Amino acid sequence: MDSTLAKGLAAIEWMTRQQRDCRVTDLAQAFGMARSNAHRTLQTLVDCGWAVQDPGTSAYRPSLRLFELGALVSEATDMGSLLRPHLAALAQQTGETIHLAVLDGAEIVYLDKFDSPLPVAAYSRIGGRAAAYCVASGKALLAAAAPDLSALHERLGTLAAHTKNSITDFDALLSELERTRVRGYAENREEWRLGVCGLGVPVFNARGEAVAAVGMSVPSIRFARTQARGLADRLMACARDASVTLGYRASPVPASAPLPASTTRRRRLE
Amino acid sequence: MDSTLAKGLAAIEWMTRQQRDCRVTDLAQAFGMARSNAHRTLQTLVDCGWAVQDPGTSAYRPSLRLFELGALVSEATDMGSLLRPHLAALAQQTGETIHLAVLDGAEIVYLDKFDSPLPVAAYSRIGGRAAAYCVASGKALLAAAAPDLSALHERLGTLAAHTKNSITDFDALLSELERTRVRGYAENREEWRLGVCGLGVPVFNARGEAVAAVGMSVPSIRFARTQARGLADRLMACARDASVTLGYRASPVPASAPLPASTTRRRRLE
DNA sequence: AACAACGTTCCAATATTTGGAACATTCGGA
DNA sequence: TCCGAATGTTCCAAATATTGGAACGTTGTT
Repeated sequence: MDSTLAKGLAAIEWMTRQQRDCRVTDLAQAFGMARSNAHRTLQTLVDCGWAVQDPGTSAYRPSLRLFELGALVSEATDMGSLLRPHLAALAQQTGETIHLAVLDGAEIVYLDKFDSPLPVAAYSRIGGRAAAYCVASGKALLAAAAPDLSALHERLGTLAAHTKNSITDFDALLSELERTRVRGYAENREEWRLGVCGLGVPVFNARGEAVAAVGMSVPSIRFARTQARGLADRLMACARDASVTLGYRASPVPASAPLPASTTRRRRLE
Repeated sequence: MDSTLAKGLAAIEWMTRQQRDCRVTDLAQAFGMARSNAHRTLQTLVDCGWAVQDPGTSAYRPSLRLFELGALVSEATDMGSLLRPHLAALAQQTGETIHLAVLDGAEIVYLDKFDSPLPVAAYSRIGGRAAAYCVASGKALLAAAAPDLSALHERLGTLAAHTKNSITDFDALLSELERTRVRGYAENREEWRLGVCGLGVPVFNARGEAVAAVGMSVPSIRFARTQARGLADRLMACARDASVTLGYRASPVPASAPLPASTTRRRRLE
């Protein structure tokens, strides 16, 4: 393991998460290394174009290189630009907060977001993360992807309670995912943040893989069951359109071996 | 300069720009290093969470870490989320492609974008770059920022012709920027891509600095002068609203020394 | 079955990084 | 205004990590 590389990566990550200019001494203290070392590390980042140094204060901050490369990460690029119009339409139809998320280990990452014009307690940020089993987008992806139980168990580990509503029992989660499959959409009832509910539906690519989920965050006050069904219908329609945009065919069945209609319908979430 | 760090940064950048999974041998060949070296570099990236390795093919690709950190880069974060509603509204009003850009050296970087529902030849991508003096957003920012000529000259260097319409003479560019200032918006008449015109207006923060620009890309066919003025008016209104969102006050003049109205108006772009 | 290509592991020679000391500069208080 | 503390930067020898080549195991092809 290249420790110098690890040091530099940790440095730029730390610097980025600081969300403010950082100085040589800060970095040296944070990582317990000599000032000369911290200085050379930062200079290397500048030389490579990953950081910029304020000429006046000699403080360092990450350059736009990170943003540029981040936008290039394939999952983000392709889907982000292709699906954005669908999200925008849904956001306008419903007036709720809409986001696009992908699965990354036991978490989901928000790729894109449209904020509701109404003031919401819903908190999410592009590039932000949430525990997959606690939010609707995550449940939708887990339900769609889950091939075998041991893999799912290993992926998630222990289910921590992020709110009093969080599902912390693995078997309860399995039931919830099954319910999600048959229902066609996933729900989150204040399991990640109190006061915030959500709905989620997976989006499939041309190979029939669930590569992303469209999610909707709704303040619990507006989230009555009667409304939920209507919103879920719009959400599922949006996800279906999005899947088609990615090349998914509603019945990805070889012509040589047609399947019964019921199976075809279920494949949407499997 | 930490050469190991530089090597690792170059590796992940190369890997990201490849836009496809890459293998040990690929990296070794691309950088002329031993396979064992390439292997250890990639493993370090994986250990640090910057790359993932496909268990089946043992191929590597950048992880979402890059996307996550990219989204955190302050200029992108703060403004991106704050200004997005303004962009969305403008996109809906006009039906044209709208983007948000910032200046980075001699280039602009697109922070956010709303595509026109109409099919356009306009090509831009979030995270993408364009020569500042060739596009409307860039001109708007140069016109708003330009304090002294030598700094501007040094920033831009030689003006290459990206199309036959590109401005390649520095004095001509100065005139264009002055015209931009008095007019209140910048124009691009197929100076970056043939067939694509554009309009741009700067957005100011609370300190009165031009921190970003709202731009509009329009196919040259739809870009008649009569239309341009109407679109520019909407664009300027959007940029004004966006500036207010960032805390800018239309007349950032000390109460102790009020200025004539004409000066106040000009300050919008100075 | 032999072969080629590739990922991975190991190792000693090599080249790099490291921390401390020293210097320059800035800043704040006496 | 002068001093002292804090900080950015440079330099260097000691310590350490990195490097490329060789070898091994695996996969897929001829």
